[in-house]
Amino acid sequence: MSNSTDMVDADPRVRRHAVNKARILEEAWKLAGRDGVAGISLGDLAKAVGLRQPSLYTYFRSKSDLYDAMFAEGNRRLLAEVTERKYPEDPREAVLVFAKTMVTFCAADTARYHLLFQRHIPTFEPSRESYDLAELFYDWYRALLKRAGIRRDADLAVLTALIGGLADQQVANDPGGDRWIRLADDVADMFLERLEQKGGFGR
Amino acid sequence: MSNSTDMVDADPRVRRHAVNKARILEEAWKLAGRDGVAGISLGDLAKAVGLRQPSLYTYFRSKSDLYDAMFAEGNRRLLAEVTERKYPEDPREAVLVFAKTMVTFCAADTARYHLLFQRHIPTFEPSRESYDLAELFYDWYRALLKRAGIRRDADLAVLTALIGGLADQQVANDPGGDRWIRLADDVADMFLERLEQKGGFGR
DNA sequence: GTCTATACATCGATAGAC
DNA sequence: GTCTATCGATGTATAGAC
Repeated sequence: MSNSTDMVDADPRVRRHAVNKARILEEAWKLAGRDGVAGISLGDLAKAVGLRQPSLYTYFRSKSDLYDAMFAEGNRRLLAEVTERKYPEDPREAVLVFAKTMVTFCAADTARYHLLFQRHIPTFEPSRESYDLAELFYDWYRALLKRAGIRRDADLAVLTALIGGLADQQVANDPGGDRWIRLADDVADMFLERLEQKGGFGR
Repeated sequence: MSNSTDMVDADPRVRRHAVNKARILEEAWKLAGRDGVAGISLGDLAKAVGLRQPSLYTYFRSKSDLYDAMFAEGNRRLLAEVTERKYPEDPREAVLVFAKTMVTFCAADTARYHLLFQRHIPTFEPSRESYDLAELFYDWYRALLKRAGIRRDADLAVLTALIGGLADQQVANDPGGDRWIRLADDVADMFLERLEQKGGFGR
């Protein structure tokens, strides 16, 4: 289970490699923020990081491999953001907090949002390992809803759509702002009230 | 106000040109459906239509011009779809019908949805004329909501986000299906009930 | 690990003959 | 209007020297 990216390695050469890789990844995110995820070129990336373009292949076996690393990192951040936060005891209140947290997370980095939740790059398919991270989040999400009594697929689908819709509007029309973030609470509350008063969706 | 694309022209050469252009556009949509809007190449398009790649420049001054024609056509279809339909007298019911119509329209053509409502192609900016078409729809949309008593910006923003969220999930997770389309009614109804019972969003 | 050099492919666009 | 030929730019990836 040893992994050079999340374990401290004694071998200084291995450590150095990991540090450089992290630096490249960081610069890749910056580029993605400027030109879009799909707009990253290895030439630009190499320049930004002070290397020649072919040297990047020491760290990533292909461009798709770079995307995969970004996808994995984004999902790790999401998982951290969402799980390491304190939630109210009341599971209903917890859902409200979660909704706002999600929209905020999406709005904080447009490129990351596109890579994680939109399928912007047709040629990129996450590796098994990276996809597992995404599923980890999804499992956690389902468990949160379950605690609030939300178990039906359709209800989960609706809440997902509501949060995604807010995030998309926020990212597209007010990047860096909070116009839709501020609405997340009301929208999630509306959703929960509906469930309580009329039961589930689509039946 | 004469326009060769929407008027029948007597000159057979002009007509022929319009017919060919329409044919190319049609093939472009097919390609977009296969490879994504951003994935269209003029080479593939020429091949699909039985021409050599440079010949396309007789019909479009640039690739961006092709996108613009597609954008305009998509908006014209949307406007037609949405305005030529019969709506219930009750403006509240009309909103429900509209919501479902929108999600259905989006789901019917993933590529069109991305071109019209997502900003997938960073290099493409709609021309003034095409953008006017999009605004025409938006005006119509606002008028519909106004009739149902929805006037505040935040409320309009929320409904837009809800519909967009459903459309996005439908397109991303069940293209060609109707899993989220079937939920549109309930979601729109939930939105309207909330307005009636608790007033507007975000205040 | 990093470099230079280069292969190789794709693609948008233009020139000019027919 | 359509063609052939070609330019020029971009961008991924590999070979091999240091």
